Amino acid sequence: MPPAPHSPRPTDAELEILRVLWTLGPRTVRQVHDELSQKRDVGYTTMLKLMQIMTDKGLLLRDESERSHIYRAKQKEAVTQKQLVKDLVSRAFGGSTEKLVMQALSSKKATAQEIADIRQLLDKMEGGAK
Amino acid sequence: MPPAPHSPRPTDAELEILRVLWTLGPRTVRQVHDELSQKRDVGYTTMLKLMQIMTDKGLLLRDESERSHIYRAKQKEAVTQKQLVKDLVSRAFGGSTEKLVMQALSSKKATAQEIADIRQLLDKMEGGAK
DNA sequence: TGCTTCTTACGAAGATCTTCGTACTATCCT
DNA sequence: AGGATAGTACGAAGATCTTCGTAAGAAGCA
Repeated sequence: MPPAPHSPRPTDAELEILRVLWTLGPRTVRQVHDELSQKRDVGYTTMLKLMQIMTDKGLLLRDESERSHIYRAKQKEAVTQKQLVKDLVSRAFGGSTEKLVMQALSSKKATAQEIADIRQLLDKMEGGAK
Repeated sequence: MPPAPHSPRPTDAELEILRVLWTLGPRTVRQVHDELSQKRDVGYTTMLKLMQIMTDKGLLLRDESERSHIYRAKQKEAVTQKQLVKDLVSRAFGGSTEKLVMQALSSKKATAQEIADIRQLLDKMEGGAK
């Protein structure tokens, strides 16, 4: 089956799997299952089915050269994160990224280091945007 | 029926309705439908059913004193936005709000005014966190 | 070889989301 | 009063998501 033409946002279960693959790198179903079943009670074939579906959808790529297929995320973590943020901005913040940022920052105590990092990013943006 | 005990994140269709109620204030099904059908082709009873379900779930409050019931969002916009951001941070950013903020900022050109606003917020945070 | 284990493939059930048709009731207008 | 209009309630269909059982093939081992 050819992959789906467009890509809707990954579901919760799909995102959970993507995070494992981003963090640990390409993995078999067995390995992903071992990882996730530490956190949550989930069957092996459930994981298999999900990863097969994700491959059909074009979210994952599969290396079938070995008996145990090896899966990896098609998109880099940052790309998917960017899509998810964009999606949330448009659905919940009327398209205003700034509102989301303000909301995110105000609902959390950041460390001095984190604040400094963000400042630095703002500096760079201001410089470049000029 | 009593409202649901906890509140999972609102679905896409639900969030769309919430945004209308936040922006325009309490409204009847008719009014919400008139608003949303400008953007999207959707039936009146679909809207009605959704808003009834949302009331059961505890997302909306309903004033039944008039023939046309008047609905309003139970939670303020900022509260729901905060929950949505928190949810995305935990599902896609490993719990790091800072990563989400950096991702959001770097994927968008902000105006000088917006950057200044964010700086001001950072100032306030630094002051308060001290 | 023959038994056990691991893996993929597949079907289907149950849950939730979105949609709308239909029925019923209240209100309005002539 | 009586037909037209507008509203609510409800059931159910179709889509998607998540789950798992079962079957069948491949690999390992006694």
